[in-house]
Amino acid sequence: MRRGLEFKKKARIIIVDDNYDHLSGIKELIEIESDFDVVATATSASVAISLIKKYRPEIVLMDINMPEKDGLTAIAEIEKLDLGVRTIALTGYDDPDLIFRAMKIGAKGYILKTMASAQLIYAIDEVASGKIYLPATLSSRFFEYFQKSFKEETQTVNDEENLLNYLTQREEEVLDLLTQGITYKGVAQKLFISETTVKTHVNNIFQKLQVNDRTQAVLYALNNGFLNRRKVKIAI
Amino acid sequence: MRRGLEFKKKARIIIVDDNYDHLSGIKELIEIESDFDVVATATSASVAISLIKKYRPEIVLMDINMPEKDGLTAIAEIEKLDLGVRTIALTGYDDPDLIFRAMKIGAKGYILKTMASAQLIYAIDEVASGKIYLPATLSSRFFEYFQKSFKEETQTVNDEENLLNYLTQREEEVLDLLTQGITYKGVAQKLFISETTVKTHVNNIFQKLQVNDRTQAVLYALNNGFLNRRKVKIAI
DNA sequence: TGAAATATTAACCACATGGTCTAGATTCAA
DNA sequence: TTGAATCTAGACCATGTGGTTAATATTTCA
Repeated sequence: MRRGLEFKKKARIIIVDDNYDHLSGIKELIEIESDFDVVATATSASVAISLIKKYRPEIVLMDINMPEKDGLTAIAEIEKLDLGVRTIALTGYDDPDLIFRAMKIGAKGYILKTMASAQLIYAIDEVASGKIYLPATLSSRFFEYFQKSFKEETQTVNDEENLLNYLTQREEEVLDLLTQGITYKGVAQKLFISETTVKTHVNNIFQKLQVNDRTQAVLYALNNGFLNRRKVKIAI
Repeated sequence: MRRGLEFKKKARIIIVDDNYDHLSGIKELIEIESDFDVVATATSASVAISLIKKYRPEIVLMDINMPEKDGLTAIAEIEKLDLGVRTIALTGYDDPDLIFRAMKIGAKGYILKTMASAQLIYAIDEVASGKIYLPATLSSRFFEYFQKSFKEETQTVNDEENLLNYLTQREEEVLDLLTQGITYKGVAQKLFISETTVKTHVNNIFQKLQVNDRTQAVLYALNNGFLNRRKVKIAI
């Protein structure tokens, strides 16, 4: 009914919800209000997984209310299968942490059960057409959480308190090699200097970073933004 | 004109754009189409910063077209001032990486210059009222990029290839302490075992992780999801 | 120019670390 | 109950590591 492009193949959907009433409610809603094809339903994550392997739907509506873990890990597992299945998280909570984790593990949408049914249909439509859909209100929540996490992160790495800023360029080079687990001898060879020189640098680094050994130095470097420029990575 | 709550104080705005034509264009637009108060404009980031310190606006519209760096770092600096100024990034590019970085450093909105003027006004309105605003299309882009980053991250941590999975529980405990830069003696004391036993464990760990020393072991652990559960952190 | 910071090397020493082998105690699943 | 895995521990040895002091060359900046 509400689909924009009639010539497109009907998206096949699997719905997962541990509450059977909700499940059939959503199923009915979709069947009446849209022309998506609900090929299967499940009340548990494990059953859902095998159904997904069998039916290869385009879309999975996953309730993640169920006592915390199940819903999210189920999504993670589905993503891991790499079948091109696009999952939409469905829950009653707009907890930013939940939203964040859902998007992190690969959910292509996140809808609250309290939202208007039209929005659910719209979300499915968007996700089915390859987009990622997050309602403006949830999107806003997500970003607040996202930015807060970053702020807390970068707070610790604050210029004058960051002892890394007191290292000389050469010391940085040496530390850089230390963070790759290279020995004195190795560093000496790479930098074309004697092993003793390396030792001197390393000792100076230890003093400046106020640590006692290379492991602690490496840890300090890693925890305080060293090499943040090179390796663009997200690790939560 | 378009403000919803007339009793609210007019949001004060500073506009920053190195192109003077754009600058006055946007200024005019805002003055005509909305009742926000453009208290100042600037054509460079450094000038903008001092103006912001002086006028303490609620909103800053920051063009980040200017040769890459300037716009984004300016936003970062503004955030660092912690004056409660809310910055909206304004640019011609919908490059996901740009969007991602802008949101990362604390932009409260991101608008394309090609978007309808009404959308700019709406964005300012939303941001002025404390929300974070990202148009659906850009939001979608952001999430694709966001998820891609994560996928690349987690791909390397893949079960059987992750040598960490072959460690025994005791070995994990020992490695855990190693990742805190603790010596044999320290580990022995913490685990109430002899120093020799620790050495044995450590040697087994080295063999299983195929490394030669503690630094490399720690690096392997950190790069392969060890202790990912404890420390919830974002490091880009 | 002259002081300060930085980069380089040496020598000496104590100790931590890593490699290897052996071996008893315990636990756990076949 | 027997074998496998794990945890424990000791001995031996070579080498890497960290602490200290001192000295020279180079660079940088006031």
